[in-house]
Amino acid sequence: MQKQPTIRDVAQAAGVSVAVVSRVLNPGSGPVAAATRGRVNEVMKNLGYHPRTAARELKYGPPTTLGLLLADVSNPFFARLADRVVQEAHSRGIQVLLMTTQEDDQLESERLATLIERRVSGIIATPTGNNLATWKQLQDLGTEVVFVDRSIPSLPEVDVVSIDNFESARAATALLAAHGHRRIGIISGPASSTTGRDRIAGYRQALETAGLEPDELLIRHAAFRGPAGGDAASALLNIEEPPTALVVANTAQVTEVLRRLSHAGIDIPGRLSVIVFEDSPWTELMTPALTIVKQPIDLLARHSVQLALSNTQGKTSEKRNVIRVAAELVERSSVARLQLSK
Amino acid sequence: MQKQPTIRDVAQAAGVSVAVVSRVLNPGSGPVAAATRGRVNEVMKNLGYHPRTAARELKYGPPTTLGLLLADVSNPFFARLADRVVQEAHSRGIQVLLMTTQEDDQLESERLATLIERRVSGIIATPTGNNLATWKQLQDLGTEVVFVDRSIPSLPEVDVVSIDNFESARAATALLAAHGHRRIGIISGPASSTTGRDRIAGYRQALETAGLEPDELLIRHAAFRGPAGGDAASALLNIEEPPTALVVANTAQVTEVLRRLSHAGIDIPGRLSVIVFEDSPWTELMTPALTIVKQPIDLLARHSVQLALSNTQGKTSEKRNVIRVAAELVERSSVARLQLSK
DNA sequence: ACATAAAAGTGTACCGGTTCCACTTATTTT
DNA sequence: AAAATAAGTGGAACCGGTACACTTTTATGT
Repeated sequence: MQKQPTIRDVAQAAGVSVAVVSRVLNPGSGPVAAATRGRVNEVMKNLGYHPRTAARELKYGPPTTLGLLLADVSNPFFARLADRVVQEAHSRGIQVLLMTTQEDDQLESERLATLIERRVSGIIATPTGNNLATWKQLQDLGTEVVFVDRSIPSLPEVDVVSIDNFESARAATALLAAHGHRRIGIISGPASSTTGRDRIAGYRQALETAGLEPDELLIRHAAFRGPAGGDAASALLNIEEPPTALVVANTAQVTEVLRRLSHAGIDIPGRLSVIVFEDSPWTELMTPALTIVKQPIDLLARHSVQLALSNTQGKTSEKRNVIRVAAELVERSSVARLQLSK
Repeated sequence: MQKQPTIRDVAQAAGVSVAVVSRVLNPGSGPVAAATRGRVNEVMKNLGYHPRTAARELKYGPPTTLGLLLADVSNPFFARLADRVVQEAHSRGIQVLLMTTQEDDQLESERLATLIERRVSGIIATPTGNNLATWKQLQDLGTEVVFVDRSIPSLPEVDVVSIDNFESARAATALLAAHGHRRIGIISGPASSTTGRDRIAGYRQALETAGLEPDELLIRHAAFRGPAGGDAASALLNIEEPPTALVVANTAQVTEVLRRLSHAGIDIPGRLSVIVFEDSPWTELMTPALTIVKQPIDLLARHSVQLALSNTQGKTSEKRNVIRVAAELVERSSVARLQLSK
C-alpha cells in the first residue's frame, strides 16, 4: 500500500511549481506552455497522481455532489428513479450520494444532517413529511432542494417534480366508471402524504363526474411499508357491498395487495377489475396483464436533476418551480366491462 | 442564502479556542469542562453550525464513504442489493456513493477514476470484467475492493462475495431432471462473466449426474442488457428437439425471457417448466407461481459492507476473502413432472 | 500552606488543493 | 531600440477542520 502522491510531489518531479500543476489540472485557469503541460501530464501519469476531491472542495463548495434521499430503493419505482437520476447526474459530471429513510422521519433527520455536513449542492428527496425546520435550513444554506414524487404543502417554497396525481387517479377511476363500474374502491398512500391525498381527490372528482356517490368504506389509505395494503384489500373485500373495481394508487403496496387478492382467490377481472400505479415489466407478464398508470420516470429524473443543479449552475431562478408531468394510463386486460343489469 | 459559520466563528462566539470546539466535536479527543462543553454546544446550535466533512477528510482519509458501483439499479436484484448495502453502511455511519456502469467498461473506468479522486475507503462493485489495471491500482492505493455477485478470475487477490453459482444452478437443474426432464435448456449470463460461466458449469454437472448428454444447442449465453435473453428463448423454442424445461440463470433477462415465452403462447409448466434466478415478489404472483432460486441479498450486502470496511477498521487481514453464501431453491408451481413415456 | 499532579484550555502547523499577485522572460507595437 | 504588452512561472495565503506541544488553572496530598 503505497502512499498517494500529492500535487507537490508532481511539481517537484516535473521541476515546476505547484501553481503550474494546478493550472494543468484546471485548463483555462491560467497559461501554461505546451511543453510544460506535456511534461507535467507525463509525470502525473507516471506517478499515478489523482487530485483529491476533498482538498478541492475545501476551497469552494462542491457542485460535484448531489444527495438522493429516497424512502426505499427496493421499491422498483424508486429504484428506477435512482437509476435514472444517477445516469443523468453522471452525464453532467456529478456524483450521487444515495441515502434511504425507510419512511422514518428520525432516520431522515440523520441523513439530512449528514448531507448538510457534506455541503452537497443539491438534494433530491421523497420527504417523509416531517423535519420541516431542517428542510428550511437546507434551503437557507443555499442547498437546492427538490422534492420528487411527493411534496410538503407547508413548505411552499421547495421545488417539486411529480406526476399529476390528481389527474392520473381521476383518469383511472373514470376508465373504470366508463366500463360500468359503480362500486369502485381505491387504496392510496397515507393521508399524511400528498400523493395519498391528491390521488383520492382525483378519484372523488371522477366519481362525481360519473354521477356516483362516494362511499367512505371504499376509500382506503395505507402506509407505504408493512402489510397495510394487504389489510386494506382484505377489508375492502369484506364490506357489505364489495367493490367490483379497485384502483391501487399506492405503488409501494401493489404487490402486497395483489398477493392478498390472489390468496383470497379473487378472479381478476371477473370478480374484480384492477388498475395499479406501477409500471414494472412484470405487470405485463401477469395473467391477466394489468392495466396500469405509468409514471414517466425518465422525465421525473431529468427534471429533478436539472432543478437540483440549476441553482449551482448560476441561473438562480428566484421563484419556485413546480413541474407536473403527465402519467400514462396503459390499458391492458385487468379491467372488465360490467353488464349493467340494474 | 447565508454563509456558513466555521469552527472559528463558533470559537469566537463561545469565547474559547478552536481546539476546544474541535474537542467538543470529537468527544474523547481531549478534556473539556462540562460547563464549556455546554456553552459551545449552545453556540453551535444557535449559529446552525455543522462541521464540514471535506475539511475533516483532508487530514485523514475518509473512512466515511463507500463506493457502490453496480451495473444497473433498475434491475431489482441490484436495487435490493443497493438498498441493503446503504442500510448496512448507514448503520455504521458510512455514506454510499452510488454509481452505475450500464455494463460498459468505458463508463466503469470513468467511475473508478472518480472514486479514486474521492479517496473512498472501500468499493463494492459488480465489475464488467475489464479495467484490470485500475482495479489493481485501487488496491495498491489501499482501497478495499469487494466484488459482489461476480468476480474477475485474473484478479485473484480481490475479495468476493457471491452466492454459490455452480451449486445453485446444479440444484435447479437437478430438480428438473428429478422431475423427469431430459431436454433441459439454460439461459445464463455472457461467457465473459463468472456468473455466466459458473452457472453453466453447475448445469453441466447436474446433467452428468443425471446421466444426460449435454446438448450445446440447449446452452445459451445472453448479454445482461438488451433483448439477448428474449432472443435466446426464441432460439431455444425453435430448435429441432426443443427443451421441456428451462433454467433462466440470467437475472437481468428474466422478464425479457418470460415476455418472449408469453408472446409465443408457451404454456408454463404444461409445455415448458421454468426455474428463474430472481426472487422479486412478483414471481409469486404469476400464474403459475414461479419456482425460483432465491439469493440471500441481505447476507450479500452485509458481508460486502463488512469486507469493504474491514481494512479501514484496522483488522487488515492479509489474505483474500472469498465468501460464498448458499442460494435457496424455492419450489412453487412452474415445474411440471414429466410423464416418462419412453 | 506548598509541592505536585491532573484537568482545562490555547497557539499553530498541517492536510492538499486553488488562486491572487509578483516577477521574469518573450513578443509586439510605434 | 525603447516601451508596452503578453505569456509563463513561482511564492504564499487560504479553505476549515485536527492534533500536537505547550501554558494556565484547579484539584489532591501531606
